[in-house]
Amino acid sequence: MSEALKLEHQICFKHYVISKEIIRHYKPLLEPLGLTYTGYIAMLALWEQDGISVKRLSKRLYLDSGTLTPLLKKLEQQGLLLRQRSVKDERVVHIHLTESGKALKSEAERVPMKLIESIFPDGVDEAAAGAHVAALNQLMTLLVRDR
Amino acid sequence: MSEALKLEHQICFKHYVISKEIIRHYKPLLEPLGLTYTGYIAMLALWEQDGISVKRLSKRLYLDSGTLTPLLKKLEQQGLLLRQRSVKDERVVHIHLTESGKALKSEAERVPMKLIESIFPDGVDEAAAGAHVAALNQLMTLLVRDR
DNA sequence: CACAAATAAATTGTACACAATAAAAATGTA
DNA sequence: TACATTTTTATTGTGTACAATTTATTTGTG
Repeated sequence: MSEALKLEHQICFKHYVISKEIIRHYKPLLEPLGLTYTGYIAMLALWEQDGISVKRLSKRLYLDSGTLTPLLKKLEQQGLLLRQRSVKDERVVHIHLTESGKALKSEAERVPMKLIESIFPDGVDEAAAGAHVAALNQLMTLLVRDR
Repeated sequence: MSEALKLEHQICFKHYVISKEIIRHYKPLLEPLGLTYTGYIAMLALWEQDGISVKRLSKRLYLDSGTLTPLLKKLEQQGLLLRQRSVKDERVVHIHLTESGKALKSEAERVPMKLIESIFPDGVDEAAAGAHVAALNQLMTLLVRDR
């Protein structure tokens, strides 16, 4: 068997599984907030930049309008945000958090720490984690360079 | 703004984006083989272990029957494999590659190298890559420990 | 100004992905 | 042997994702 085709060696497969497994660990933490993982990262972006356009949100989350439009409509239904078409440029839709959407942030405050505890119950090797993040950043830069 | 909730710091988000972006790089390489990414990893597993059961494939790919059953039916339609219910234990379905499915392996032989070239056109730092894979393996072990 | 080109969202169609449940078969145990 | 439990796969329902197309609007250019 050619080594190259062994599943064990597929670097993408590892990221793919890791990503799905971390999302699985998020699920019980996000459920009390009424958020899915995708909804959570959208809210993270909006807590940083309220009033952002769908276009800018799309670039930030690496999700296209086909994914975002239904997601944002659902979050609007939940009362977390408002989708408002710009008066200056009617092609653009800005996403504004409601008071409820802003308030949810404080409830989310402990999610990152809880997630870390869920994944690393025996604590984190800070040096190793730092190196890992650096490697991820470098890889991500390469991957998205022509987007 | 609390640092912990910044999108930039979400480790999962990086894996999630990286995974999707690598799959995007795979797409043009897999299209000539008539495979999606999910179909590709299924075929990788089957080229290693022909005749494997759906259950074992599920464990290997970290995908459940709700994902695998329709995928395997589609690959069967494409003539790459046969789904055969076991005679010894009729609950079990074994997946057997057809000649066409086996033959596809040689066409896939260059995919891994082409993917690396697509992502790292300036070459790979082997030492850094090795460290990265080690970190991924460690993280994956932690993530799937209670599955 | 007229109109081609570009831009931003939304829509449509296809392909996952998982939770929950169902169905069928095998296993364990009184 | 009866029958509850477990195991394996399939099904249903919900929620992403993305490619391709459409629609509406704005920008660029002669």
